[in-house]
Amino acid sequence: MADRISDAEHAVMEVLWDDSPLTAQDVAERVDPARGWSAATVKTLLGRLLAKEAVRHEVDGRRYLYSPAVQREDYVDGESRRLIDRLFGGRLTPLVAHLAERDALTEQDITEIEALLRELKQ
Amino acid sequence: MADRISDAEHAVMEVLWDDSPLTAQDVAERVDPARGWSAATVKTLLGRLLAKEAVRHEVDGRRYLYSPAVQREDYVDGESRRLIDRLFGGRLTPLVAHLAERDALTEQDITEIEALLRELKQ
DNA sequence: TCGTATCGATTACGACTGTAGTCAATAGTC
DNA sequence: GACTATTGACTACAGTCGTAATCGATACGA
Repeated sequence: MADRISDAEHAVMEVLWDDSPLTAQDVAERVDPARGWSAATVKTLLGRLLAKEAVRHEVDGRRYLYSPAVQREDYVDGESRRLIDRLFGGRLTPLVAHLAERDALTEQDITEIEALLRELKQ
Repeated sequence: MADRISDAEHAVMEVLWDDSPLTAQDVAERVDPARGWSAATVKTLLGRLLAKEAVRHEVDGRRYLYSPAVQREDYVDGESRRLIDRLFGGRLTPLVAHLAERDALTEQDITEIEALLRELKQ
């Protein structure tokens, strides 16, 4: 059930999170063109996602309408925690510190995050 | 050269980042015991990391002394950006917001990050 | 000097991935 | 009713990964 979603599969999930239910063809049309996938590839990925129970399908005549069975929020949460656990001892502060050191934070980022945290405190 | 470091390989890199140079046996002894790896497995991983040029070796008699060829900082940076690009449109604020919503931030986290950001601003 | 322990290299092998072609069924068209 | 386009299912196939056994060379101890 909770098999890991691969990178290519994730690209398909993004399409379905954006809008669903969709037919396989719809998905193929909307998936990131940079991937350059054939329709067959998208169908394979949808099949694998079904097997992993990451998407579900309802039957519509001779075809399927696909919808996510996993919430984006949950996926994002899992992936984020994985990274933070694996590389930063499970704590967010070192990640922020790392990005700061790497000059990966703009003035705007800093201001936004400060505002966010300020809100959290009340 | 810059092939991606797999999950199992990463566990080996952590050992070498912590201390190096080390023999294969040293690495095998220090690698996370939770993995339950045989010495042979560690040797395979070291071989693959050599091929990927993520570690280098100097010859010491009949054996190798392994050292990282990739800095932990760089690896961490790559992985962090990957995640943030893939899931948060390349911006840190949504990640922090996500974790906040998920109650994944403690009082202490918030205070720490605020302090960190305050420093950055001067 | 002879055996033995040790080391890196090579080989193994099933699972998963990325990418896609083929096939059998069928819905819809003429 | 026959033909065709479409759809999901199945098959393919090379590359990577996790996990490990085996092999040939060699340093070292007896």
